[in-house]
Amino acid sequence: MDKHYDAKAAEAKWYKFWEENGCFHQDPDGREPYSVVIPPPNVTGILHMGHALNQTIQDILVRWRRMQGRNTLWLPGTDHAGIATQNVVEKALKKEGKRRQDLGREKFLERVWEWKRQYGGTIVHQQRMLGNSTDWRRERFTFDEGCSRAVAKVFTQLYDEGLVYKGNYIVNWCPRCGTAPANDELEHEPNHGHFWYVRYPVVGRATGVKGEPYKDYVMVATTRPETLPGDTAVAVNPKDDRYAHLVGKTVILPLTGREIPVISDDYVDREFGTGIVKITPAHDPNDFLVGKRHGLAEINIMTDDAHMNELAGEKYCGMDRWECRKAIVEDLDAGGFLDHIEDIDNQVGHCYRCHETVESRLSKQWFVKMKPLAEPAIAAVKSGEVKFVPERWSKIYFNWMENIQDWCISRQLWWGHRIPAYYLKSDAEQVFVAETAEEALAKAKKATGNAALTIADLDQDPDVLDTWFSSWLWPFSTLGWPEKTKDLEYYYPTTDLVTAQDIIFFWVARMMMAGIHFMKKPPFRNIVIHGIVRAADGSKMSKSKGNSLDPLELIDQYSADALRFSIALITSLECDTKVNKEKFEIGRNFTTKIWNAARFLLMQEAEVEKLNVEKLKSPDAAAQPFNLSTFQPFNLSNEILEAYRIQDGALAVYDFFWTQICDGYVEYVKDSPNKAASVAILRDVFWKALRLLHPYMPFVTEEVAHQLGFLKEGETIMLQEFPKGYTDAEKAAWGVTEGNYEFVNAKREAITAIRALRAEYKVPPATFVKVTVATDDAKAAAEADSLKKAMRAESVDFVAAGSDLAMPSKITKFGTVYLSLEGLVDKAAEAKRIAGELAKLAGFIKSSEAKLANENFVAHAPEAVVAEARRKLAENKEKVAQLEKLAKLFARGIYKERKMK
RNA sequence: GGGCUAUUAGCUCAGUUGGUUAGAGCGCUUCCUUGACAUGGAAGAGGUCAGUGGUCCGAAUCCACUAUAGCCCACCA
Repeated sequence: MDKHYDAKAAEAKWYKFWEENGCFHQDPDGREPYSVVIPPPNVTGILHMGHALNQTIQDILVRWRRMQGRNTLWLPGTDHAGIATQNVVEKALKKEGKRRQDLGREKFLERVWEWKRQYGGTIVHQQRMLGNSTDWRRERFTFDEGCSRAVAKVFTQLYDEGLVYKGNYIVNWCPRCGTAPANDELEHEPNHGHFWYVRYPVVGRATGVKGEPYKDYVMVATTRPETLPGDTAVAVNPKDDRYAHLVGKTVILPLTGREIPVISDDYVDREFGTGIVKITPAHDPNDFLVGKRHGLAEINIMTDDAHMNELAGEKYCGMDRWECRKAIVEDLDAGGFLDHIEDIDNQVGHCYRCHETVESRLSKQWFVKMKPLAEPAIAAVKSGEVKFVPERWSKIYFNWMENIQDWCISRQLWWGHRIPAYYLKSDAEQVFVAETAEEALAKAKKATGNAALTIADLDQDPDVLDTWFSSWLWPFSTLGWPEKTKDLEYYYPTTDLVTAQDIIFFWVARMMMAGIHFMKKPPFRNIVIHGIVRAADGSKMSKSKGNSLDPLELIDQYSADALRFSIALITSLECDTKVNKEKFEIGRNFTTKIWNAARFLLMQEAEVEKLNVEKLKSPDAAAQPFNLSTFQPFNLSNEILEAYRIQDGALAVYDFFWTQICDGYVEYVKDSPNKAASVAILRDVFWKALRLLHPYMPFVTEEVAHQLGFLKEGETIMLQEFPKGYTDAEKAAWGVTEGNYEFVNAKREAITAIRALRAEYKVPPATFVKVTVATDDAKAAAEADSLKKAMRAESVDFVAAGSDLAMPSKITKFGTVYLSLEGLVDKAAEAKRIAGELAKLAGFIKSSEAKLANENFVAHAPEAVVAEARRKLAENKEKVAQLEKLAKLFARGIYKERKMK
């Protein structure tokens, strides 16, 4: 075995082996399935820390379940990411001086597919670096043939059920991209804007005179004066006494002379602005709703590229919106309508893609009615059929689901699933929705009674569907739906879904709805929500801030195992994870530790090579400092992972391997009286530990398992059984009993106690000391030699238990160990230290006594707790007695060793 | 405005249904290069568990309020 572990070589070698040998792939059989679908990353994406966290958690669960013997599927794939991908290709086109319109739809789409073939594999190759055990043979793409078929079927079915409709709606509109970004795709940015206070003269109470302020008017504050020509009312709060008399009156819309009503609506905030709002239903989402409630007209005064149209008035028609704002403000001022201007800081929505200020625009869009879909999805979580882990996320889920809005699913893009709606060229009002053009044609023929219609007589809707419209089908479209495949039957519903909190709404909730609606069963049983990876200062990682860590760089520097293990160890499902580079050293160091422990085992085995196996079962084999029955990690790992406590699991195996095996047992093996037996046990424990560690650190465990000969060529640790605790039979075979364990453990405790005493009294390591042990254990005396060595003692004497020696001591299960300090310490300093120690102990004793004096404590607390409290009290009292004696001796300066017996 | 969460060691965080003198990693102090490992080993310092009040024999844990921080949704015309 090489002195140093070559992670890069091992990781490349083993991943290739696993993938080529189909270790990630299983087919439906009679076993219990365990299935997970990966949250598909954008095909344009590159691997970031969020993926690393998300996928590490999944891979740990998947590898663990696979080793448990479950038929395991982890299905990978990518998302076609409509706007992001289109954007990438458009940017490339721009370099050639072209726009997508220059190519035309068909040619452009060819370009995108070409881009996908060339670069779309980036992230899936990067995922392999992490060691993901995803079944690449089943890799899917949201825009592949099968997923596209599912999308068309779903759209058609929902349409037939009346759950998809086309409606007038106010949507966000990016005038530059010509798209309708969803609310969640907007970036709200602080804006230093203005409040223009505009007077709307009240009809019948005054007339305006040019150049003079109006006397009777209502004053409206607006940040968007350019939308004024679209106003169809002004509104006040119904509870606002100041303006109650105005409701029902009519005011004149400045610059237009149009008369518009004063209405009252709860939407208006009395405290904000003047308490009077202009209502522009075609250009503001809230105004749109107000307009609907009051039956107001919707006057669209803008074109798609944010220029004013003829309805804005002759003067403004053709102006850009900002130009128009300027012109209108000037005209309002000139006309005496502008009262004053105020600075105001507000938030303005920007297109996340091109950063253009987003406009609210009235348009025809396709929608999904969400309420009927949401109801069963709420019920499935309420009933416990589907569980959130941690449970509290269900509250957020309910909150959103219960206030759900219809989902605008049409997008004015080219890259995506085209809406399967076809219009008659001769009459665009007639729409036929069908999975294919042929079926639509058939429907059209039937509806019109015109058998001569051809496909050329139909226009397909130019828009495509929101990316989420394919993602929400992911758990079943990837398994073959709408075909009734074996995979679908066997692996659906999937077991766990692992994702971050930020897509509970967009993705998780919608998958719930689609799964229940189309499959009649929720798509997964458990929704595991983890936090977001943040930079060390708690801010979001972003490239622009330069505070992001690149997982590929970390893999390069520390290894994939190191990255995975560190992530598992520092990540709590409960909250976000703050990371910095140093944290990944934990995993790197652990990898090294495992490697070195393996080398130690091989060296020890070389030493005992000639000893035969039979010796293991000799009584000596019993004297091992391990109680195999209380080998916690073996028993606990399954329980911990059942509860998705990844961090606890990582900590448990880490502590077990490092503290128990390396710091404890390995040190013992070095001086073991029966090395052959100890090494054999170490080998057995090591093999179990490797399997325990494998889900966290797949590569180093595989490599070490082969180096140590646990596996033959062609075998893999991936498919070995996940270890359980030692059985009684195994323990009997090792000759391990509780009593032996207790004794050896006590001995170790004694050694630790002497080390501590030496440190307390600052005894240099080179100085050999005299040790006395007060014990009645007959076996103890036989250990004098090994104790001497471990304690760096000149001599180890044994006296009867209870013997009272005025020397520094520690109480252990082995007995009381005394350290002779003759001529070794500064007496004055020591007296002071002892005084401090006594004060501390007095506090403990006082609280312990109070506790034990409390009848209720004795009556109610668990027996073990009470017993332990008693034991501690007695022990502390004993300690105090000893310290007091010692203190006296120090104080008198006559400390001197007195041997009893 | 609506919803959710957090506050424990210098830092990042554990602490499962209330129950031993509240733990880990990093950092810090002292010591150690005797062949598994200095990416290491041994020992140690460091916390009135944000505050106040309550329930209980017993509270970091449950309840109420306060303070501070953060997240999500909606959003100021």
